[in-house]
Amino acid sequence: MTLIKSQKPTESELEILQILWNEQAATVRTVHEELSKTKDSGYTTTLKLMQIMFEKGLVTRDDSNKTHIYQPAVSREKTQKQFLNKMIDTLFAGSSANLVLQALGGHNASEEELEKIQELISQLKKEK
Amino acid sequence: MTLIKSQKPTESELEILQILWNEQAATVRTVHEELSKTKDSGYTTTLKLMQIMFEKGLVTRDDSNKTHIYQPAVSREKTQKQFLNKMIDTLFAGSSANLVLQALGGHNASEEELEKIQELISQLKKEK
DNA sequence: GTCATAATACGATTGTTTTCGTATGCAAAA
DNA sequence: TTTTGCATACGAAAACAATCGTATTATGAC
Repeated sequence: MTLIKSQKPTESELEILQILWNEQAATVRTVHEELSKTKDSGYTTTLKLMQIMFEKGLVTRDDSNKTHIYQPAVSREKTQKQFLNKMIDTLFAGSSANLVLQALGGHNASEEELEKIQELISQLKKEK
Repeated sequence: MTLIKSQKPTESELEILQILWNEQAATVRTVHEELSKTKDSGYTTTLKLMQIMFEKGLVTRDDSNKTHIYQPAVSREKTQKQFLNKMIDTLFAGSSANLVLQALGGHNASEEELEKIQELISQLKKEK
């Protein structure tokens, strides 16, 4: 059995995945237009990146039509976890709570969101 | 007035910063030895990296002696925030609460830590 | 003073990521 | 049918990161 190492997306690839996760499926043009709002690189750059992502298995694509349609092949959750763990390791001395405190400290979480977090914590504490 | 753009540390630079933050100050040799526990690259590689970090302003150094002594020039907190924000942006659709939920969901936070987080949240809610 | 040791400096190589230019194909408008 | 406009494919340059080899220098031991 061949184990395919799940490649860690690069910075640019993450930006593209972000868009695909939101849209579910999209063409290179759509992704590029969305991307253009925050950075300026050419269309073929986006195209090339998405082709590379396809080769890496980060996205799938439907090429039955001339204009290909791309979809994410890795889940948002799995990817989030992957980066979160890395970050907790190299930047928060292994403590997820440290990270949480720092993230919440930088304000900007709504009241409802805080509620949600509280609920989760209560539940976690029960499980102990 | 010249604005000096605070460079984002690279992966390897973060590993070095991590050590400097813990030790407060250290020589290249010390850093290298610590680094060797988890990766194997040569001494001059570490040296070169630290020289580059000095040029970038990520560390300061005392070169009054032959053996230079390095110290971090950026704070752990500021750097954590920098990466956290980047991550919330490109991976959590701008919602810090999302990140928190995901981080806590992946278990491994002690009861005391959960308490601490709860306290912080209560306080944040009061401030609203 | 000479030698051995350990440090810095720095150029060059290698690897990876990002960027773009150009070729080519297809389909709809003229 | 010809032209025009979008598409993809793909090679190669540019930018960035990591690694190492070699030269040089300072210092303490002999």
